[in-house]
Amino acid sequence: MTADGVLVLEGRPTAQLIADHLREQIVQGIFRPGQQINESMLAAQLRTSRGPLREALQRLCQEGLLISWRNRGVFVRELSAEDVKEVYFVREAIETAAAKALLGAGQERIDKTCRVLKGIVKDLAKQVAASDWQAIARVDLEFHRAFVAGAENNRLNRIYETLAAESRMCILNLEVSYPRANVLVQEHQNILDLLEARDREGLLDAIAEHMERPDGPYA
Amino acid sequence: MTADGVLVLEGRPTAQLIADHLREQIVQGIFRPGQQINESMLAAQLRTSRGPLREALQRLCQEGLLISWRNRGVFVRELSAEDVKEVYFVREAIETAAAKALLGAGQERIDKTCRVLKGIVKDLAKQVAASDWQAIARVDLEFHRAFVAGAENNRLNRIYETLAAESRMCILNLEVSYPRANVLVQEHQNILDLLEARDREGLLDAIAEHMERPDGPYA
DNA sequence: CCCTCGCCAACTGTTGACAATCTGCATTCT
DNA sequence: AGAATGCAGATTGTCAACAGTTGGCGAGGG
Repeated sequence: MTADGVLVLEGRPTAQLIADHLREQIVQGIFRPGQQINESMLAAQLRTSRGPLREALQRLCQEGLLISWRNRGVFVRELSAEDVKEVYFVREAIETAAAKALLGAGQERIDKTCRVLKGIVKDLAKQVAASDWQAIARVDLEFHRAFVAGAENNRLNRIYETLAAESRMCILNLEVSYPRANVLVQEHQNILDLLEARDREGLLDAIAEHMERPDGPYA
Repeated sequence: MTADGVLVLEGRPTAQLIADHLREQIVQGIFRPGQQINESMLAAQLRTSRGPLREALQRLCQEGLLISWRNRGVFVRELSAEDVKEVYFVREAIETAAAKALLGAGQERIDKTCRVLKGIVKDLAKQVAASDWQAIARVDLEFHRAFVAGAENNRLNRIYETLAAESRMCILNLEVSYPRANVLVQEHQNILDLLEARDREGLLDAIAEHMERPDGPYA
């Protein structure tokens, strides 16, 4: 049931639904890097046929999460150290752009975004207290995604969605534990405060620092 | 025949080949915005079947050049004024990031990139002299693509590829003629000069100005 | 005249089968 | 023994047919 009161049965294209499902599975590490995706087997699991599944796989290939070798199949992308650097470099660029857009968008949007971010920071603190690393990674990225979403730029969001997925793959597969978990909450709170204060220079510096930390990126 | 002397018959996946072909057709305006893609007809034209074609279409949907409505088909995306703003905003962000990466990458990469850009500017001047607007749009974007390519960041390049395609759609479909064509050559030459001089601030400003021109973006 | 209902053609969504290719292993030759 | 060859199984690439949905068109009723 939508907001209009209209029931739309599976309104989105099947390939997109399957792709979203698989993306989630990939970032959760259910498919390991380098692992081949067996089309027949996976299609059977998903109660569909190879056609729609292959269409979904092509979407994820275009996104860069999977890689396709002709006559060999599609495989979960393995992220090299170079890839990790790339992801965090581009994430910084996108978040910086989002910050600029957000600051130029008026108080209302900033307030709205801050309200969302506050809730996420609170959630983050809870997960840090519980030392649930998987959840910390998820909530951490949820913060950044919400931040970028504040820019209300569809292309920025779409791009960041993929980068966030790749980041989760990094965290999961490089098995990087979060160093100094309490600093993590502090840093996100800092970004939030700077946004609320509309401190342009401070915010841009904080984002750059957050992404280029000397002890290596982690989220 | 590859550089290794090995003949690889169609090494790339079919869906990718078809997607690349269609992307080119779309930016050339052979498919009009809002137009439906008839799968059977197009598959027949390409001497293939609907299966591989649909996989290619899904790639372009993921890219955002096409849009898929369930049980209705896929259509060429129509770009609103808001979309155009988004594209140019993100392009500025990506080019800015590329400039930063390039400046921090050492003289060798900068020189190599400048050599490429010089050739493109020369080509641009030629097309401007000939007043071939279609070619001007192509070469203009070739300049920016080469600029971003200098950063040697695969994700940056991939993202920019889509943005460049969308830009060409804008130019073609909004039928925006290039204002002040000679200034066009001058501006690109300026960016090139600033890069060669490693003038960080000047380069970043020039990029921002180039993308945020008051008379509206054009390429 | 306008609205509604039901039919029809066209198209998309899905499936199962067939063809082509690759990988691994056993066999054979040097 | 080591390398090359041929075979077998599995998997991907491709296709054509079938099923389901949509939107338009015309007949019929208010």
